[in-house]
Formats: sequence, C-alpha cells, structure tokens
Amino acid sequence: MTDTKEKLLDAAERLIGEQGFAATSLRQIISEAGANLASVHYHFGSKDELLEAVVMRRAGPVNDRRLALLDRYEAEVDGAVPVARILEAFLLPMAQAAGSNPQFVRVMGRIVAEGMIRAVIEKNFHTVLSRFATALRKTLPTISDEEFRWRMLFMQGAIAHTMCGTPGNDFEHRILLLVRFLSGGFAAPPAEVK
Amino acid sequence: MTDTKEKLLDAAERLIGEQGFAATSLRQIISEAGANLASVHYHFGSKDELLEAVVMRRAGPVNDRRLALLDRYEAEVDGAVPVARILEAFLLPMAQAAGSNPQFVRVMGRIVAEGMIRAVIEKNFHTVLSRFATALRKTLPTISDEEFRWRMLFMQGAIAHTMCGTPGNDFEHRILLLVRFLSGGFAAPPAEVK
DNA sequence: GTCTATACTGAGATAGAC
DNA sequence: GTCTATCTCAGTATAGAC
Repeated sequence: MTDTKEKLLDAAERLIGEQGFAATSLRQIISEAGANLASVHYHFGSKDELLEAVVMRRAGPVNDRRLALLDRYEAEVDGAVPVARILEAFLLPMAQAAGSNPQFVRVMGRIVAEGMIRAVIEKNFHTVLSRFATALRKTLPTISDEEFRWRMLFMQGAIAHTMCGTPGNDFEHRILLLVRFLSGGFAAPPAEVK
Repeated sequence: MTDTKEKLLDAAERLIGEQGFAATSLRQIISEAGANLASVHYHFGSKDELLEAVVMRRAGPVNDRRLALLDRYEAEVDGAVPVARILEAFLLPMAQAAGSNPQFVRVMGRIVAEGMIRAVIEKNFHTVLSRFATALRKTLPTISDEEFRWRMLFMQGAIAHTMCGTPGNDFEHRILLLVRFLSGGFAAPPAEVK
C-alpha cells in the first residue's frame, strides 16, 4: 500500500469516527493526510468507496475472530449456544479491536446509524452475519420467523447506537451491559398478535 | 399559517421521511412545494430549523397523548407501572400518529439515527422524556444508575432503527413486538462488573 | 410581510497535463 | 501517481419587487 493511500485511510478513519461521515469533507481528510484532493478519487473512486476501504481494512481480522469465537462456543456445548454467548462472540472482537484503534468502532456505528452504504456492508459482512443469524435462530426455535427478523433489527439499532452515540472508549464494559440487555430481549415471550 | 409555509412543511416531511435529512436537498423540497429557494430561509431560517419545524408541528399532540396515557396507567396501579406499560405509553401514540401521517414517524427515526439537531430534540422533548425516565426508574429501582443510563441508550437505538430502518407502515404491530423485546431487556439481571 | 432573482462559498467529482 | 483547473450542485445570504 502506498504511503498516500494509507495516510488517507488513517485520516478518514479518525475524522469520520469523530464527526460522522456526512459531516466530514474530503478536503478535511486530504488536509490532515497532506494529500491532494484528486488523490482520493485516484485511489478509491469516491467518498463512499473511501469509507468502504476504511471499513475493509479492519473488518477482516475482526470477522475472523468473531467466527473463531463462535466456533469455540459451539464446540463447548451440546446443541444450541446460549444467546449471550453468541452475542458475545459477535460483539467482543469489535470491542477488542477498539483497544488498538478506538475510532474504527465509531466508524462502524456511524455507518449503521447514518444508513450509509448498506449494500456494501451486507456484501462484505454477508458470511459472518448469516453464520450468526443461523446460530441465533437455532437457539431460539420457538418464535416466529417474523418476530425473529424484527428482534434482529431491534438488536442492530441498539448496537449501532451503543457504538457511536456516546463518548468514552471503554467498549468492553458497555458491551457486557449490552449483551445482558439483548439477551433479556431475545428471551422475552413472543408478543401475542391481536 | 401561510400557504407556502405549510406546503414547505408537507414537502419536507414527505421527502425527509423517505430519503433522510442529509439526502434531501432544499431545492428538491421547494420544487415539490412549488416555492422559491429563499422562502425556506424567510420562513424558517435554515435547513436545520425547517426540520425542527417539521417535528414541532406534530410533536405537541403526540407528546400530550403520551403523558395522558402514562397518567392513566399510573392511576390504574398501586406503586410502579410495569415496564411494558410505560413503553407502550411512550410508543403507541407515535404509531397512532403514523396512521394519519406515516412519514412523520420516519422523520423522527431519521433524526435520532442521523444524530441530527440533538440539542433541539432534547429541548423540545425534555418534559416528556424526563417524565418517562422517572417512571421507568421507579419501576426498576435495583439496577445501578450507570446501567440504567446505558439501557436507556440501547432502547433509543432500537426505537430509532425500528422507526426508519425498515419499509412498511404497520407501526402498531412492530411496536407491540418492540415493547416485548425491550421489556425483556429491562428485566434482565444486572451485568456483573468484572 | 411575502416572495423572486441572483450571487457567494464550499462540497464531491472529473479531465487532462506532467 | 500526482496535481491543477474546472464542473455541478449543495446550503446560505441579500437586494429588491410586489
């Protein structure tokens, strides 16, 4: 990777994490990176694709660790893995990545919260997301497909808001609290349909 | 209210609900309203203040109904109101407002999700939000202040995502599911701190 | 008081010279 | 690969018509 390209990624990650995607201009990013405006479009194509590159640079290792954790938890039990364990396997690697790079977690939260490049995210995270959805579904066989889908959405919203909606860098702590809360939510009896 | 002003509010509400705030340009709004660009700044001052006006036009009746419902539920019981009832009192009036105006609910979801004009929202909703926070706290006296604050945030994220992150207009149905999920979350035992 | 026309600044994107 | 110049479109501001 060229020096300019990496500097652009670093600057974009920091600024987007702090201010959000929409509020961060390319001119701000190139100024911090010491690069030229056109270099963004040369290396990435567009502002959206720069964001995608920021995500992809860190997402690979995090997703690998997620799948490894889920594998381990599945091996530890007979049958279905408890909800809390599945959520932990999904969320902890992100929090741990935040240790070495706190801004990246915020960028991920911003992306979900701002509804950015949904297609890109689904493309790049499809494998890991479907693995976790399947595991959760196996643990929760009694609720309807429709309610399961809604609960997944509720969870997404809570996660996004937790990652970017608040100051502070102690992500592991807040994720412990979040896992408890979401576990309670998934354990709730199905809502009766009137 | 002048004809132009109301047409601007209608157009803004519809377009922002459909596309989000950042993705909707003033030129789009005035084109749909059949108005002039400068009329926005004459009537509202800025794009942000136009959004605030869109919110305030509908928020009053919804908040009144929220407080009335909470009053009723509090009168029905001795002591603390169940979590599900409190959440219902908060969420159902919004869903019912969606019956006559489906876009408004999406606008509200967008605002939280896009992190727009947080100060404005807090100013205008301070009364109703603090009333509901107090009621919830009374129902949940055993968890710590810190965990309570986090759970409120988890809830905010789930609500925002539910309101704007999905197609379809059957808000009452999804809110029944959401209330169950959140009730389960609030009922979860506190996470032990390591 | 209300609205129109127009100009200003800054955004992302692009073509072409080097 | 990099940089300059330029394009279009965004939000904003103001002068002046009615």
